[in-house]
Amino acid sequence: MEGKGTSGMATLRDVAREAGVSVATASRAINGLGNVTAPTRAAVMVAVKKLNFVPHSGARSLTRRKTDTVGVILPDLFGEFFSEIIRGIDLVAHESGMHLLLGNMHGSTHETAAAIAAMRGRVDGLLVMPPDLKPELLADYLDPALPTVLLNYDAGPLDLPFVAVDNYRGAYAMTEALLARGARQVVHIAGPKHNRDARERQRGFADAMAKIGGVRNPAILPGDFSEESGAQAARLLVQGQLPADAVFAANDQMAVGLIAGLAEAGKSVPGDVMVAGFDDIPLARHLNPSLSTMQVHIDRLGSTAMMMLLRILRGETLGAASATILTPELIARGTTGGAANNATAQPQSAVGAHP
Amino acid sequence: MEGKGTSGMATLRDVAREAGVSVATASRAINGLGNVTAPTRAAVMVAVKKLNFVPHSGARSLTRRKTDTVGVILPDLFGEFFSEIIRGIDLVAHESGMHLLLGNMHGSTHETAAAIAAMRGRVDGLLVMPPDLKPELLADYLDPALPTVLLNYDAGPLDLPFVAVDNYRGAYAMTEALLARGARQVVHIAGPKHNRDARERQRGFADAMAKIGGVRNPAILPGDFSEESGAQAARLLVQGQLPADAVFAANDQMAVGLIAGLAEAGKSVPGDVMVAGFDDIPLARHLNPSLSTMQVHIDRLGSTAMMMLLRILRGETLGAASATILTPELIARGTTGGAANNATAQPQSAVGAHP
DNA sequence: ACGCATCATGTAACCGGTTACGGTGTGAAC
DNA sequence: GTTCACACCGTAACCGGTTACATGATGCGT
Repeated sequence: MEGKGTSGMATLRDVAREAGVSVATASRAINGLGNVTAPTRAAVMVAVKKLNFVPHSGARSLTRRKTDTVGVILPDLFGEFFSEIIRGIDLVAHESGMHLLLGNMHGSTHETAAAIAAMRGRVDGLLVMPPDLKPELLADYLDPALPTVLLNYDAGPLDLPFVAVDNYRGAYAMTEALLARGARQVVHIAGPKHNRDARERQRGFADAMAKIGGVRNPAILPGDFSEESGAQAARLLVQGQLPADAVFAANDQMAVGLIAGLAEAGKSVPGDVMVAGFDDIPLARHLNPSLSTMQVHIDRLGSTAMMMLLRILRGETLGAASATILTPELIARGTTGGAANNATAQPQSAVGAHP
Repeated sequence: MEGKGTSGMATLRDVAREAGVSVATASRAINGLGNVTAPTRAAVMVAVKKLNFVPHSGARSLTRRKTDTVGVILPDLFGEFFSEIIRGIDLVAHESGMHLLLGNMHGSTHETAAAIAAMRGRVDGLLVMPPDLKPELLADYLDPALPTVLLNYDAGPLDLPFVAVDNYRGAYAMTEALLARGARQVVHIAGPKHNRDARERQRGFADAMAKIGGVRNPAILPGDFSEESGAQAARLLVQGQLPADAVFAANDQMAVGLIAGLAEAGKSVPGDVMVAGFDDIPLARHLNPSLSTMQVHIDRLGSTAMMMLLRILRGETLGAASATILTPELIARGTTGGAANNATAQPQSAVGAHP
């Protein structure tokens, strides 16, 4: 409401002129650099208020060589899984005054490269979750000079820090539990073929079936992590006369679709067949009967990755902590005949909810 | 693996030197500005590949005066509501090559100002959702020079474009439906006091009760949109002997907590008491009995806001389209004795799901 | 053969901050 | 009253791109 009139925001030059000092002094005053007299600083501050000046972060990041922003690149933004990850990341980022730049590779491998390239000059570090990329390809895309932490991806040959879930052990444990409950014929609904999580879970299942159940070629139905593919598996199961007394879906979403499909066909859960999932999405405990699953603290996945990245940015070296593997926990609920059911579901979030 | 060695990425100057041309030419070649010979362009491109140069977006945005980024400021990142909004925004943003910078005001009013200020110089436009801010305050925080679209907020006196949900009509319609189903004593669980959505919903409820039910002071219980506060309402209802044959919660989350609480107390839904919510979060259809609610296409809220912002950024003027109001649709399900129940729930997403 | 329009290219000034460096003023010490 | 130290402040270069303008080369018509 003063000064320039037409054009945009006030610049540091404007502030300096208004306060009757040089740009250098203005800059120092604003950033609290010490070598400025109290009255001078006050004058600058008055000018800042008057023109309501806000430093242009783009310009600032040019010289400072840091942006106070980290890029987050996810394969998709669908469902509670990602929203929980982002929330976990934001929690930590916010504490350290960092901003989040969201990139989305929308499934396509080609877009992944674009998403990563587009981050240059915008971020100080990267959090990337590339569930169906081969390590070699990934290495090509990444800029070695840009600190990067992998989300939910065991870096393997690459020596990049990562935080992952022990999908193998989780699947193994769940299969074991199913067998312990008396199941003989356990069927697995797999995730997308290229997805590394899915493959590890399938491997864990198959190994457990072989070692504990003594079954060499357990039945495995195709799936793609979507609810619909769970429903489809239900149809295959019923029509195909595939004998099964338990079904272990590679994720909760598919388990949800599966249960709906089974109900439609008149099958009772867990009476006729037990059902188990993986992830423990919030929805799981609200189903009726409630869904047995492997609990992954999804938000922690995001927050620990962010914490690792912050430490790297601070110049710390994280040594052994550079590979973090979270072990999921078995949650036995209604669909495997466990104790709990919907009536005793506990409210999970006390604050921060919205319409 | 060439050239500089120690330092960071290649700059335009490096590329120019490598290709034996000036920076101007290099820039023109890279941006496809036409007035460059084919051989020259080729030479530049070779240099680009060799040094694997990626333009520094920070520097570029300084002169171009655009960042290809929009800021999204949300009150929180909890639950499916926000994840759906972000997904809707991203969908549109991605199509136009825009990036998303996430800001989070974490509830605090003070942080809101900080979040908005921090966006200066980083974004071309803003999408803001300030559910419990007074319009005057909001006006103070916002930079009039920065194109801004309000999310889920009827701008009222401010002449800012916005997209909102007709909370009043929605609540009115739901209350009407409850009464039509034979309810006499309908209780409302309100949202946070300062929240504008919550207040509108409460007003719609009260008006419907007065005009249709002939009830002047309907019972209203406090709530804060959280599941826990729904459960608390259930306790009040049961212990307080508050007579009720229907409860209308201001959002789905509270309805979920309410249902769990009622079940615990041995009340049957909808037998003893009907329950209705608002929003139609994905969880709603999976409950048993499934939850009757007002369907807001949450993702559309985000995507239409983003589309409006894009049009503003393109210089179009959106006239009457500057105020978009989405009318929610009544979805009658099990908790009001409606037709559908869990067994017929339909899978909702066929693709893009994840662990 | 000459002038002129046309086009590719180079030079340098910007965008809006930060910061190395040099200049000025004050006080104290002699 | 000089000199020196020191704290404060201003000038200007720089970050890495973009782009107005100047320059030189080329083609064309006559």
